[in-house]
Amino acid sequence: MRPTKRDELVEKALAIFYQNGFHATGMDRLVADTGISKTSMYKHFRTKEDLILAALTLRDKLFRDWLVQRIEEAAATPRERILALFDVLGEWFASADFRGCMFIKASAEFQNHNHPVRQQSAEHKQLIQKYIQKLAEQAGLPQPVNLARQIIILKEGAIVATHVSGSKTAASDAKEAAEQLLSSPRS
Amino acid sequence: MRPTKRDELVEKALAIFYQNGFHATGMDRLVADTGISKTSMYKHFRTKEDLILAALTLRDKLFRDWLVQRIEEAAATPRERILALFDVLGEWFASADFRGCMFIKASAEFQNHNHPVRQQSAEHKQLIQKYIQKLAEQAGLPQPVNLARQIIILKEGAIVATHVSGSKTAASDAKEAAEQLLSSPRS
DNA sequence: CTAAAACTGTACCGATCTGTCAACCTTTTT
DNA sequence: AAAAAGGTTGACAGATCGGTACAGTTTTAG
Repeated sequence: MRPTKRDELVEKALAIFYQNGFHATGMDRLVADTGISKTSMYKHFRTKEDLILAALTLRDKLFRDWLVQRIEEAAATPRERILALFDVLGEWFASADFRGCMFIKASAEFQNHNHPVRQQSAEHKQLIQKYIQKLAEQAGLPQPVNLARQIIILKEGAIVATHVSGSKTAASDAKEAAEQLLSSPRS
Repeated sequence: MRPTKRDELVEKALAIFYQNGFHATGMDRLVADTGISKTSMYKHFRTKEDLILAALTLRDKLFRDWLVQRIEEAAATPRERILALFDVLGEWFASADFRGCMFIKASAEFQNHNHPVRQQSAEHKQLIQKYIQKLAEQAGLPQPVNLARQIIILKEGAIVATHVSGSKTAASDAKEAAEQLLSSPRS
C-alpha cells in the first residue's frame, strides 16, 4: 500500500477545487489538469463527493498546521500569539493564490446543513477556535471562551472583507480591534 | 410595459438561488419551481448569468432596505444604531430561511475577480459600510472610516460564524466586541 | 372586436455532467 | 517466470447542462 498516486490526486484536486469551485469543476477537468485517469480516480474514491471530502481533510490539516506554525514563529507569549494571528492572516491575504477560505466556500456550495462537507467545515472552524481559546487561557485573560469567539469572528470577518469586498486593510483593522478586546476590561 | 412576470421570475429565482446555490440550480429547476416557461425566461434574460445578476440586484435592494429600516426602528441615536445593527443581524440569523449572506456565497461560486457577480457583491458590501460610516460620523466618533471597517468585519464574521460554524451567539458576541470598539479610546 | 404582445409547452441541440466498462500496460510479489 | 495488483487509455452510458425553435394559446390594448 504505497498511496503516492492517491495523495497526488488529492493534493492537485484540492488546488483546483480551491481555485475553481466544487460544482464548477468537472471530473474531466480534473483528469486533464492532474494527468490522472478517471478510472484511477474512481478506484480511489467512489464518488466526486468523497474526493471533495478528502481534499477538505487535507486542507484542514495543511491550513491549521501552517497557521499554528507561523503564529508560534511570530510571537512567543500566548497574548502576543493571539494578535499574531492577524499578522499571519495578512500574509495569507497577500499571497498570490488567495481565494478566500475554502470552508466558507464549501459551505456556500453545499446547502444541506447535514451534508458531510458542512460538518467538516464546522469542525475546522471549531478546531481553530479551540486553539485561540487555549491561548487565551494560557494568557490568563478573563472569559477566554467569549474572547475566543470574538477573535474568531474578527478572523472570519477579515477573510470575507478581503475576499469579497477587496479590502487591503482587513487584517490590520481586525488586529486593532483585537487589541482593544484584549486590553479593555471585559464586561 | 407591465413587467410583473419578469419581477415575479426574479423574485422566485432569488429565493431558489439563495436556498440552492447558483451552479447547483439548473434552468429546468427554475421552470419547474416558478411555473414560468423557459421561453419567457430567455425573453427577459439573454443568459442565466443575466438572471443571476438581476436576482443579486434585487437582493441588494431588499436586504439593505430591510436592514436600514429595522435599525432605524430599533434605535434613535447614531451610536445606538451602530450597535442595533447586531440586534438586527441576530433577528436575521434566527429566521428559519437564513442561509448565510447571498453575496458571500455568490463570491464563493464565481472565482474570476472581474466577474460582474463579484463586482456587484463588492458594491453591496461597500454600500453597507458607507452607511455605518455615516452613522459613525453622525455620532461624532473618532476615526469613523476605520471604525466602520471594523464594524463591518464584525458583521461579516458574525454571519460566517453563524452559517458555517453554527454559532448561536455570534450576533451578541459581535455586539459586545462592537461596544468595546465604541467605548475604548481609539488608538 | 381585433391584432399585437406576451406567454405557453414540447421537442430539440450540442456540450458537459458523474460514473462505468473492457482491454491493455508496468511494476511488484512470490 | 508467472501471477497478482495497480496503473493506463478511450469509448461509452444516461442524465442534465444552458440555450433555441416552433407552433399554439392567453392576455392586453386600441
